[in-house]
Amino acid sequence: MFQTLQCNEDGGMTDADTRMPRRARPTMEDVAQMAGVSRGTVSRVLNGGRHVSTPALEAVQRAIRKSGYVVNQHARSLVTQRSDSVAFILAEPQDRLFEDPNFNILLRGCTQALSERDITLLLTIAGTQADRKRIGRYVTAGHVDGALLVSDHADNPLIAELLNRGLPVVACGRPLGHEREVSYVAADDRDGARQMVTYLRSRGYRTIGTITGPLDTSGGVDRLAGYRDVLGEPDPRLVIAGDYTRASGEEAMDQLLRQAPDLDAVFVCSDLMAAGAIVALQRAGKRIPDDVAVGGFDDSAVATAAMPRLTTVRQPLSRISGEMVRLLLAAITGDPPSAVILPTNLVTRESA
Amino acid sequence: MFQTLQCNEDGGMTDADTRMPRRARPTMEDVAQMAGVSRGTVSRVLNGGRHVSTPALEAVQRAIRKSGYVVNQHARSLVTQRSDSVAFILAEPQDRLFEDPNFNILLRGCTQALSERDITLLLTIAGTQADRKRIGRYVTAGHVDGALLVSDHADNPLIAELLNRGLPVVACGRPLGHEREVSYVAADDRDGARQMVTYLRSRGYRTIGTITGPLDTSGGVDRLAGYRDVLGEPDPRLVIAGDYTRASGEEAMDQLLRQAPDLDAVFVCSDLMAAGAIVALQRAGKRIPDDVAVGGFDDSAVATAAMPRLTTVRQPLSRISGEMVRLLLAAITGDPPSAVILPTNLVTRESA
DNA sequence: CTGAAAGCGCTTACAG
DNA sequence: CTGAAAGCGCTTACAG
Repeated sequence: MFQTLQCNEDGGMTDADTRMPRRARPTMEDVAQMAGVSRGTVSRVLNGGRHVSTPALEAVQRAIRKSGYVVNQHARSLVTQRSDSVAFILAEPQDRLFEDPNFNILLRGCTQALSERDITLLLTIAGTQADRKRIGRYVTAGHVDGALLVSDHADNPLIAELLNRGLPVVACGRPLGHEREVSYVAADDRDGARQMVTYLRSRGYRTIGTITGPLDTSGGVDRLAGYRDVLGEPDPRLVIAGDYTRASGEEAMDQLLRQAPDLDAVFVCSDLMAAGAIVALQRAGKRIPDDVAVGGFDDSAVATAAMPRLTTVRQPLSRISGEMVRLLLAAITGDPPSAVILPTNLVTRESA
Repeated sequence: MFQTLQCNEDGGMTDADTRMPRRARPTMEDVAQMAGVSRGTVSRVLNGGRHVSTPALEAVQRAIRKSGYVVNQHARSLVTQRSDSVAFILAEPQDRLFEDPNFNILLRGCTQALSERDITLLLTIAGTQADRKRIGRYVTAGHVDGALLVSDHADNPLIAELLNRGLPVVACGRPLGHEREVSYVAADDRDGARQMVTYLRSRGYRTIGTITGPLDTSGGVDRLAGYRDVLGEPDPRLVIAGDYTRASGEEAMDQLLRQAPDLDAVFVCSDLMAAGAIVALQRAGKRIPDDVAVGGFDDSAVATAAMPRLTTVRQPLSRISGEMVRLLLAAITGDPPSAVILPTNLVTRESA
């Protein structure tokens, strides 16, 4: 834990002052005394000011301001049994958070929606096994009222642990293997994929490959399922899995080009991977979309930054974060799990 | 705050069960009873097991395992007056976190160093004014024992608020205007800049421009000071400030090329900006380093990913995070502020 | 509207 | 080594 307080030789008043860990914080009792009321009354004004007379209210507010009083959350949480904070658990290696703009937007949306309700969001990154253990302990130790679980892989034991501990959880995307036990919010991945592939076909492309997401995530399997819905069981040469990183998109495209040189379009299951695929295509001397058309997924900032700009599938990320927060709050009040599927739609630009 | 518990019509046992907010957590009293000892003894084994007989110790451990007991942090913190967690405050817009690999490494290093001591790190992003207010309230409300402040700008009121509240703080980089009041860890920016510019000169470059960091941060002013140490008061055409983003490096390079077409080298004060500068130079048809040499700063992953690979100044980021944690722990135990400056060194590659 | 009091779940001297 | 007890700073029925 913490280091022991070191003693030094010279001692004396000045030194002692310097070493005071921190100024003693005023307590509710102090405020009550200053305002000439009881602790109960101070508590009432802190919690909405119901059943408090105007003079008392004003005296307390004045005392709070003068003393700089801030409630002690630990004491409050001990009695309310709530912490008024929730965890945002990113079940990915830390670099993913830094590379993928989707997380950025999701995080911002959740922070926003929660802070409107005076709930703090704690960002935790569960990239390694050790992280997951530490975070599992932390969130189940009463530090948070619930958790938003983002980018969960099927083999992740974290979700089972949280559920087992009775912690309210909302997943982003379909939580493979836990669909009935936990609330989740997902974009209609399968339908989005269908729209994209149908569009590619309608534009005359015939040999359509795909770079999927990880097949242990719902985004991975559902988008591939949509591709199959339209094209039937695919030639195995035309399908290759990436991991949503830019680099994986580039590699996958290289390989696709090698195993299926006749391919004239590719549906890449994230914009970031599509940006990588574009690099590979250009290096191979392919014109986009004339030689090979590229379709993405997400409609993130990457889609419009790419050259050519990406035709892609829009995910309503800000609605997703809003719904996640709504469901989590519901779960915290004890509602049974429920799922929300939000529509996706095609956005056409120059790449296909 | 939270939504009120909604009532539904049908009621009944089953429904009530489903709606239980969460399983009642076993308390220390429960464990004590199971183990046939007193609460005090359970507490002692939880806090290191000193002064506990072997049979008692084992009985308690068994009871803990069987009951799945986890301590209630709020109760513990209420008496210990510590939360065993610290905040990592990134005083930058959220996208910066996502773009700049330095933060990534710093964050990972701090997490690591703290978790070895069983202290949790809370990541908070103080990008907007509203964020800063919310975070200021949060960290001073007793949720954390201290704060690591990263990428602080001179006009940021957060640092003053934290100090004023008596919260132990350690800054990354020299906290402009607060050098005497707060502990900080910094790389020797000025000397690093000197090394780079001296090197460029020794390679025969004569018209050396610079793209600086924001001039309200120590990295911005100190690296510029180092450049001046070697070259004297610069021609104003040769100096332009960026904001550490890749895009700002690109723009600054464009402008530098416009106002000083005779320039034959540029010292760019971060690798990420240097990567942007390279794009601008290549677009202008300049060969690197033959027409214009480029020097970076950081020696981050960006340096080796760039083409050509960057000659740069290495910052010892993992030592920086280690020292930050050490100083914060010291500040929490009441030590007066102190500063640690870590050496930087030149790393030569192909860009200069 | 308001105060006195119980209680949230822990830790830590204090006796033994 | 171990138990009984005080106390951390709050909230919330309960009386009045």
